[in-house]
This record gives sequence, structure tokens and C-alpha cells, in this order.
Amino acid sequence: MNGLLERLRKRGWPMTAQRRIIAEILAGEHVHLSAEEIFQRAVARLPEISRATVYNTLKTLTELGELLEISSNERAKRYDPNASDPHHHLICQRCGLIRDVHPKGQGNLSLPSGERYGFHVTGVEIMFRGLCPPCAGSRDPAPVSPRGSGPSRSSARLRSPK
Amino acid sequence: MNGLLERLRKRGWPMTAQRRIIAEILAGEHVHLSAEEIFQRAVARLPEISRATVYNTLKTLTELGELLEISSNERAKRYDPNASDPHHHLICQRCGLIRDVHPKGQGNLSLPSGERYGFHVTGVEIMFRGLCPPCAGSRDPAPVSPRGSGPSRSSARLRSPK
DNA sequence: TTCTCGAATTAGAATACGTCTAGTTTTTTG
DNA sequence: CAAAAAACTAGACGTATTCTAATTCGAGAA
Repeated sequence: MNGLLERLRKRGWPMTAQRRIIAEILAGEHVHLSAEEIFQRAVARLPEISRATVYNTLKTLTELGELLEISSNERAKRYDPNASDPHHHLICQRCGLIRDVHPKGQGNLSLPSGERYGFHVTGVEIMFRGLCPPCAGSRDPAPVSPRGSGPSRSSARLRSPK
Repeated sequence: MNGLLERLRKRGWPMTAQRRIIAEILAGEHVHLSAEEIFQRAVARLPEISRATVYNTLKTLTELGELLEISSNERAKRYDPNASDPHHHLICQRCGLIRDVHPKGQGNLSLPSGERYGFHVTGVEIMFRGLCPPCAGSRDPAPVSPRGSGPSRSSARLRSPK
């Protein structure tokens, strides 16, 4: 069930208790966790684990191509273990919820050579933005994103209301 | 020449010395600056200006739709004053350089209803990733991004070389 | 087994980026 | 001009991430 763990072993990546736990957390949930959330879940299983190890492991897994970093517009990056299935993201502008999506028509997407500026292009990332059902419904309540890191909620009025 | 400034005046946005300077900095350069870089350039012209004013102004301009925030994968957000011309971005994974691009075929891009999860989709962002010519050429040297905020430079080797 | 050495891990300090607060200055309005 | 509102400032604060120095772990050599 945990393909990530198997792939890592197969690649000869030195496995340790800490790394195995992190890999299990990543592969076991269907949400896009932040480093801090991964750390919290890891601590619950291995109290001695350090934040530095979590950050180091996430960084290495990203470099190995086993993990995708999602920047969205929130403060903390989120990690997507679904790197083996090419996909894109749909993000709620209000609460930060992220969904994996497979858009249609991306095959036609291309960068004309006149727009390449000599770059060696290696990939494309597509982010759909919008409002998830709960956020689209309720206008006023504060975003439900974890640990107060939700998007801005101030108005765009030119002058404040009376 | 500075369309941004004119648009803001036309919209009745209360102009001040600080805001004018920030708008001029944004419209005058063809790069995507971070808040800190904008602050540094502003201080050179108006030494009393405060960081808070820069952040407040950038936030308001973004809410007004005159400015685009780009998250890429670096720590600091970058600001794109080119909001009046719909476009996307090409980003160097190594040094963080950002170019505005107009990809072909994005009209065919769509999210089938089965992939919408009930979201009210408001927009799409496309980011091409790759290596700019200097970064593609020189393998070893450190990234040339400003103030040490460049992307990771460690290797992805499973074990360090001897 | 014991020794050795490099890799992995740790706690906590340090840094980077951004936000908030309280008080001051400036602008607008009556 | 006086009152009220808005903009601004300095700097404290918070959060996410990186760095550092010391420690532990583990595979192979002796």
C-alpha cells in the first residue's frame, strides 16, 4: 500500500526509523500537509524526532523527485507525495484547501520559442484558484485553515466604510 | 509611461509620497521584485519610509487587482505590476529569475466538472519551470539570486561522494 | 567483537519574511 | 480652525525555515 516506502528502498536510500515514519505519514494521508503538521504527526509516533530531521528528509525527498512542494500563497509550503501520478492543483483562496486535479487540454499548452528566453524548460505547473464549497457559501466566518495562516481577509475598499 | 500611477489616480486612490514612490519603483523596472527589494529602493529615495508602509501598500495594490503576487518556491513573494496584461510565468529553478510569458493553447485548458470538487473556480496560473541560460551553463557556482534567498544548492545524491 | 569514520540525527540558536501595535503625523471634512 | 479619519512610523512580535555544534548510529575493517 505504501508505494513511496518501497520505491525509496528500491532506490537504495538509507532507511532509518525517522525516515520510515515520515514516509508513512506522507503516503498514508490524502491531504497536503505542511512540514509542521508532518512533524506533529511524527512526534506522536517517535517523540525524540527533531524538526531538523523532518525538514532535511522533506528536502531530500523533493530532490529525489518523490515529493512535490506546493507554494500556493500561504506561508507554509505543503507536500504532495503523489509525484508518481502527473497532476495539477486546485486551491481554495480562502481556506487554503488543496485538491489534486487532472485538467483537460494541457497537451496543447506550449511555450513558443520566442517566449522561452533561452531557458531549458523542464516542467509546467498549473494551479486553478477558486473557492471550495464551504468557503463559497459562508461569506463572513474566518477561514478554517490551520494555525491562523489563512489568506488575507481585509477588504479592497478605497476608503474604509463608516 | 507609468500606467500604474495613472490608473491609481483615476481610481481615486489617495496618493501620498510613499505610495507614489512605490508605484514608480514597481512600474519602472522590468523585474519581479520582493517586498524587501522594493523597500530598499524606496528607502534610497525617501529614507523615512517604513517597511510597514511598503507591505501595506503592496497588499492593497494586490487587493485592488493592480499587482500580482508570485509565490514560486522561494521564501519571499515577488510582485508583478503587469496585471493589466494577462500572462503567466517562466521561473528558473536555480536562481529564481522570473519572466512573463504568454503560452499557446491555454484556451483548451479546462477542469472537467468531475474534477472541480464543487469549487467555484476563478482563475488559472501556469508556471513553467526550467533553467535560465546562465544557470543551465554553469553547473557549480552558487545561484546569483539576491540576498542569499536562492533555491537549495545541495545535491540529491543518495550518498555523498568520496 | 571492537574500532573507525562518515552519515544521520538532535536541540536549540539564528535568520528571513511578514504582521501587528501603539503612537504620531497628515489629510480631509465640517 | 477644530475634529475625525486615514496614512505613516518604529520596532516588537510570530511563524516558517535554515543553520550549527555536538551526539549517536551503523557498516565495514581489523
